[in-house]
Amino acid sequence: MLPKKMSNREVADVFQLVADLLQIKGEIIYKVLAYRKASDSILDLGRDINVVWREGKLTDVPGIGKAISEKIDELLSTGELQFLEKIKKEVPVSLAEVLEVPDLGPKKVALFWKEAGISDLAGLEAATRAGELRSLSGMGPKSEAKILAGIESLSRRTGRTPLGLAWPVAQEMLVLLRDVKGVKAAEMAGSLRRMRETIGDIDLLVGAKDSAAVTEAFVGQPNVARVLGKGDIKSSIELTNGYRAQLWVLPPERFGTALQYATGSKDHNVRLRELALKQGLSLSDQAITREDGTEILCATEAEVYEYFGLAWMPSELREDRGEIQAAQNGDLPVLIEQGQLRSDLHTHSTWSDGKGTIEEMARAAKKAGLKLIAITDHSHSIGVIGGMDVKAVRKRRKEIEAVQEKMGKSIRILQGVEVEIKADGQLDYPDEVLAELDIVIASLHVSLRQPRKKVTQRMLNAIQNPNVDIIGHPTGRLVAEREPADLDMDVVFAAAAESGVALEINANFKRLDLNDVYSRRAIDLGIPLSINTDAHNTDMLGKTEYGVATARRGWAEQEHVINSWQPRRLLSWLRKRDDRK
DNA sequence: GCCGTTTTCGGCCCGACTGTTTTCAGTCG
Repeated sequence: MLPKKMSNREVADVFQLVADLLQIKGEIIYKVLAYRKASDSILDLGRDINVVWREGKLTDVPGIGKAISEKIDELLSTGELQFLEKIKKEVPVSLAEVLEVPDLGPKKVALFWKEAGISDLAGLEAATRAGELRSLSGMGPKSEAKILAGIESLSRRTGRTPLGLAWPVAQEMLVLLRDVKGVKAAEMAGSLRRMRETIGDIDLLVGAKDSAAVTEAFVGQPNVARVLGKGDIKSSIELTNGYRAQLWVLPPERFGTALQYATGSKDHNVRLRELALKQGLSLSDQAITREDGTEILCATEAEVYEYFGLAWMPSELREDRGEIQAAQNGDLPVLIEQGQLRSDLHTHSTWSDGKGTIEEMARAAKKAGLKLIAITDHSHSIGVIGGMDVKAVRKRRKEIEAVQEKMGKSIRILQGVEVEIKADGQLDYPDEVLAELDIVIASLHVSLRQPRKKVTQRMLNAIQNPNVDIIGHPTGRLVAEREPADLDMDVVFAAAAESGVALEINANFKRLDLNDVYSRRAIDLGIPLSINTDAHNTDMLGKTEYGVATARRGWAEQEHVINSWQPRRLLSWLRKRDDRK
């Protein structure tokens, strides 16, 4: 029997486990890091690892060399990895969960295991409560308390936080910090500033001469559950909602290097440091240092990059995905900006499950600065949420026309639908109904868990239908909640490139679908993108910042995003698609 | 284990913070 097909995540998880166990075992750290790097690479691949494997291109993936590619080969062809089974015999696999406890690293875990026979979380908690760890070297009452608090916070933790939840919290903290006397600059850093779809901790950076007042303001916020650490430069807190935040305070004249450093990503910084070393310089969060020890201070980030002969680059690009080379060659992309969006092509009204009438939505769109809005209510198979039958589509036409007449040229309102790609692959309206509409989005909502072949074929039916203009939230994933449908994305992208259909970047922070990696691939293949809110009420109109951030992380320029075009050009694009019918 | 416009061997970021230490080890980012 063939082994069950493994997803990128499952393969990545295997190598994380290998890294964890090797680290506890005491393997040299660089070998451990190599497995972690390979794991991250697989997760960030943007392609199905099985396809890359079949093509024999595994070693083209950064961080995957001979040894790991052979292990992937074994894993994908047999579903097992003898190397892992062998380590499991030496190191209890349940120690990996102990490693998850904050402030416990491989050394401590190994110590507890070898000296106190602890092999899992339950054992750790029991031994800690019984005071059995106190006698071990390096252990004391505070460490005990930390372990118990760590186990508790682990049980509360839900993994990474969606960007859209963390951002407003961080924004509020910045407002508070900027208000402290002596603060010259305060910015977000880390994955938050790079606008990753999920973030670990909230990282903040302040430029001020005196750190004490800033630190006090930070740890003294009303929503702080506990202070995890407090020093002159760094302090960190856990909030009552479980989020963690950390703050760096540096003299304003060193703010640039510190912000660059704290923004990361780690891989981007490693790359930049390599560049520095080649020029006989070393780069730290404090300064650029010459070989003779003299420091060059940078108050701004631009000065840091300029010193190495690079243009400043937007934080969304800093993932070591070729941005430093692009900066060296002077061909960094000119990224799309939120203010350039002129249309919203995916919105709902009271004709399906929206909360606003067509007129309310149109007025809100106008207020948000848009020149065009497509009302794209659901089709009828989505019965539970009041999708429109064919009769309703035609009735709604008259209302849209009436609102258009009333509002005149101030905003263009398109007749649209979000037609369901049904479980059998058929679209929810006959072609002649779809042909009557200005714009058609096709989306998957049901039966997302169908086998790859079936769900991919459904998507192809939609992409190849000449009436379909945009594929809505293509993979169906929900950030940190639901895995994407098991689509063969190579096939989907190829078909989209062929048909000229646009792929959506759904801007809802719970979707961000396409994600950044897929967006970049779409651009490389010449597939147009569309950043839409999927607004179900007037408040959601204009809330595109996370969608734009995702596009920027995918290196999108204005040209690539159809709803940043002037309405005239967009309408012409839609008409040309009509000519294909 | 990976990688290569100083390379196929020898690097791979390093500094802050904490708790236990009496000068340092472990963790984290």
